[in-house]
Amino acid sequence: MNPQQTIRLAVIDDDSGFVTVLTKRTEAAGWQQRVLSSAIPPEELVAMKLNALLLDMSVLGDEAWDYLGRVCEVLPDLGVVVCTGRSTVAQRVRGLRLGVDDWVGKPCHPEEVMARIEAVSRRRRRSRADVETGPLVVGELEIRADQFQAFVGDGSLDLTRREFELLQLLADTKGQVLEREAIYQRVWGYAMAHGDRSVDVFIRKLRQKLEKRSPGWRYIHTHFGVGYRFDPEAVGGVAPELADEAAAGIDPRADDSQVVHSSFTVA
Amino acid sequence: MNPQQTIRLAVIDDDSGFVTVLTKRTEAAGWQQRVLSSAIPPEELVAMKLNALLLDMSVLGDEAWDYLGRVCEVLPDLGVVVCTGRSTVAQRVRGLRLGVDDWVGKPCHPEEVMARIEAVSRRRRRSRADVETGPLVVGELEIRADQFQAFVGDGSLDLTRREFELLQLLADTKGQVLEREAIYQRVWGYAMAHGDRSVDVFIRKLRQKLEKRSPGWRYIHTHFGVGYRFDPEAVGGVAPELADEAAAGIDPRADDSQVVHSSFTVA
DNA sequence: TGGCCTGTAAAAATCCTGTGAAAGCAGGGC
DNA sequence: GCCCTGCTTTCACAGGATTTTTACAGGCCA
Repeated sequence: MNPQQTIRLAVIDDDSGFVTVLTKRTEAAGWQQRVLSSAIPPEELVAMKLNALLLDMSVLGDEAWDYLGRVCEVLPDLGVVVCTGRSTVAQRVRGLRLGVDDWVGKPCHPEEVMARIEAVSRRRRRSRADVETGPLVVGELEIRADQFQAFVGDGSLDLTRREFELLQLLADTKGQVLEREAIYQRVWGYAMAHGDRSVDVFIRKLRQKLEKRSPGWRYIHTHFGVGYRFDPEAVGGVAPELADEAAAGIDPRADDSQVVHSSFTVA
Repeated sequence: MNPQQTIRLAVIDDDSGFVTVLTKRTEAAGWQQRVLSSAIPPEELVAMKLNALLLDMSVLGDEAWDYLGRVCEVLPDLGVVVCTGRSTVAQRVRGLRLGVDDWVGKPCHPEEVMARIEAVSRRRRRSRADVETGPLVVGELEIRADQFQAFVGDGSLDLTRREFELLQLLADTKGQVLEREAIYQRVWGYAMAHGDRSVDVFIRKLRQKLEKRSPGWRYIHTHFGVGYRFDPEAVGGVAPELADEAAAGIDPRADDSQVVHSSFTVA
């Protein structure tokens, strides 16, 4: 249904003939592409916000496996396709198990390589394709994706970009408990380092700004040892229609009772 | 999170030599596999709750492309790998654009096919998170993986993370007796030290919380000298010991209202 | 009855989260 | 280029919650 969402691709290959032919086609298809003739650190790949990476093992030299491993670990959502000269079954299996998504032998047809890159990128985007719906309203909040900002009434929360993305993710998954690793993965775009507290810090900032503009509501709930859950709840006398529920205590399934979403009704 | 989750695979192929060799390996790897020698309607594939489908174009005959298209449309989350005899670039591209995730030519090494299926399932799983399995219902209990929590009716059991994981393991293996070492291994993730009583302690906590929310049911059974078994049983009739509580001012009718009403089973 | 095993309770140790603030970065204006 | 500003990341610590350890009582089986 959404046919040709543009793909951001990096190519690590020094085979200029192949790259030239490929580039002609990717450009025709409207892909954004960056060609590198040698490996660059995974951290820089992060900054490029890629959908996919195409690489030839031969330009990596001795570091190849190590490099592949690191890339796949740091960027678990990046589609990685190896396109390289001859290889043994064992090598291909090793690569795939390491996290590579597809492995093609050279020589190969650029159209097939593109089709494989598309296939690899396809799954990832299906889930976030539908964010472009109108403003999302939860509790007293109004989240406007087009403005990268949230409002209560007319007042902006003054969210920074990351704060906004975090809030949007939480609101999109309302009612679900998200683990820190998952949050980090989806907001920051790469794997969370062990012991990183960024998520906690941003949760606090969000809570502060939410509290400032919308006191009387509680939005973000902590699940000890697990993560966070977004669920707007009116607290204390201020909110008319839901005050009784708030008084009844915190119910993790509160969204069932508050939000009208067609679900199975049991007599 | 869950590193080596077992893969549910269906194979549509009539090349008995290949299938035999492959099956030997998938079984060794602990995969659940079903072999079909001809196509079956996509609707039936749905019911099989597969992670991946491996198929040979040649057994599909004229319907092949049509069938592929329908499968990919009906089951967008299914990993589809084609493993077939010779094919042209155009065919492969067509398949991949149609929704196939990977296309391998025969002859090929079963290990590589498995690695590719793993790669495809890995990607699929990542994008779909864990919304997959609906809540598990046992006895009066409702276990929600997405909430890391269990409920009776609307009341949360207030399980901590470990308590929840233990309960989930037990419920998943309902009816089986699990030894402490096995439980520890699977919940804690590493080997249990000799003399460690953690499992017993957590079983007790679980029993307490289960009893509190769901009196009138017995869930965890002790097998002396062996381990524990999870099996929900409604405990019959009137509980005599409740007499004291009644005297102490607790309304005995509370039981009636709690016990009866929730026992729908979800297929 | 004796020798394990299990249930139970509570103390001790560990881990987790909230929080404030400093340090590190990136971008814009001069 | 340099400084300023605002944003992000890192650090350290306090207060709690959870997990682990320990101890003892009671039960199961030979």
